[in-house]
Amino acid sequence: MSAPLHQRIRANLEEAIASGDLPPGARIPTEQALMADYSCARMTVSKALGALADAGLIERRKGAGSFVAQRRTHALMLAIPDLAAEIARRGEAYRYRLTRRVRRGGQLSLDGVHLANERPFAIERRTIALGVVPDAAAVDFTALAPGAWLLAHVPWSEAGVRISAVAANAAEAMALAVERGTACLAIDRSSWRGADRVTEVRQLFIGTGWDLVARFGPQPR
Amino acid sequence: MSAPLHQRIRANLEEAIASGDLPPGARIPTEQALMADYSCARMTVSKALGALADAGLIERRKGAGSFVAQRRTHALMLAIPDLAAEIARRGEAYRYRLTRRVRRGGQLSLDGVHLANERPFAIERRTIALGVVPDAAAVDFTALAPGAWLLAHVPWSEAGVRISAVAANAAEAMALAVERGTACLAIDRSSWRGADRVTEVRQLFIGTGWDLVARFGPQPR
DNA sequence: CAGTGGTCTAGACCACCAG
DNA sequence: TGGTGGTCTAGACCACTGA
Repeated sequence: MSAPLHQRIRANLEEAIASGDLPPGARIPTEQALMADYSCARMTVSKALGALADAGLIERRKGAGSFVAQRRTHALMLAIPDLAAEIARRGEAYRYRLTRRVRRGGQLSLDGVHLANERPFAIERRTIALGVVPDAAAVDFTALAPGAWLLAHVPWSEAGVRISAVAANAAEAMALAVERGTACLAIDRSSWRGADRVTEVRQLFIGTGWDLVARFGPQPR
Repeated sequence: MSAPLHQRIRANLEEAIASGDLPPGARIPTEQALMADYSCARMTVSKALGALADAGLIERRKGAGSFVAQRRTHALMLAIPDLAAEIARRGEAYRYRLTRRVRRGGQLSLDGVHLANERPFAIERRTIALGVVPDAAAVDFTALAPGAWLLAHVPWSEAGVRISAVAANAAEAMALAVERGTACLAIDRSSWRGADRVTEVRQLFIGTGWDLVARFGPQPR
């Protein structure tokens, strides 16, 4: 019944924005005005407005005021799932199988297949920088998915992702047990620790068998 | 040179987490300890820790303490671009062309093509709920992309997205001027205002000609 | 110039968790 | 029961904006 006051203030403003009462570009009541409306301290309304600004719903300008953000693009929160957890959630048995392991220079290259109920649903080609992750050289990746190991053992600071659609070539089609030319979802990721690339991976999912789903709210930038 | 103190606190902790000094599950210094470390008030460290919690880097538990979050999945902030702006950014001329308009029941159905330098790069099939957006019935969408119009005129609260890879069928291939079976990136979106669906759209991009890219940091959930 | 948001302080009460 | 985070107050100084 009694959510924190700053949450109620935030929710009320979100409602006003979503309903169109406060259209994009409209001025939001000043902190002073909101203090009076809700009979509360400035820190409280500041927390509410700060959260809206973080969410991208409003834009705050020192000396000028707070305004409803223009809707330019939609920003979307995509959860790149842990494959094992995702398969388990579907009630299927997950297994990873290594198909190729090459060490060349400072790079460890790994090809592998992700299986659900012994049926391949994704393949991946990965390189790991041994200069950044020397421990990886000693790990047995024949049945352990390198992504899971890296996630648990290697801190990383940021990453980049590219999502595209490709037609499976002959080798990929064979590994995935589909016909050549089948549309697949390709996810390319590279993870960095500071200026060093930790790992780079390309995962190929059978197009119709794997979706990325998300829900999200409005967000500019 | 002197960022706000709460940002410095946050940055220092992020660094410690990214470097592995504070591994997942590790306990973060209490607010009291951080107050002493930085000789500041509790609200200041609270703001820093709150931001880290919002970002999903740490988990805070009343009465227990703050802990580095386990890395479960990567969450990814994906910007669904405004097509016109994206094309303009590439230095190409954007144009939208309507190919079909049908009004049936309370639904307005629109098919259209997005062109870059007069070359099709995406097609879309959209329905708009006229019960929620009656104004749309009077809009001339022959050259105006409905997405842009909706973005500017209709408030919405949330949406869902599904990304998948599909092979273009005969009609889609013709509209996109590619061969039948070409791998395409499909983005299905539905937008809601409260409990009412505002619009539903399926956009098909030529797989190799369109990528979704993003950069992101670690984030659980 | 007056008004705005950005930051920060030094308190306070509470709900919750662990030992 | 003592320590934790969640919330809130009533001030304050500053940088910036707009008229």
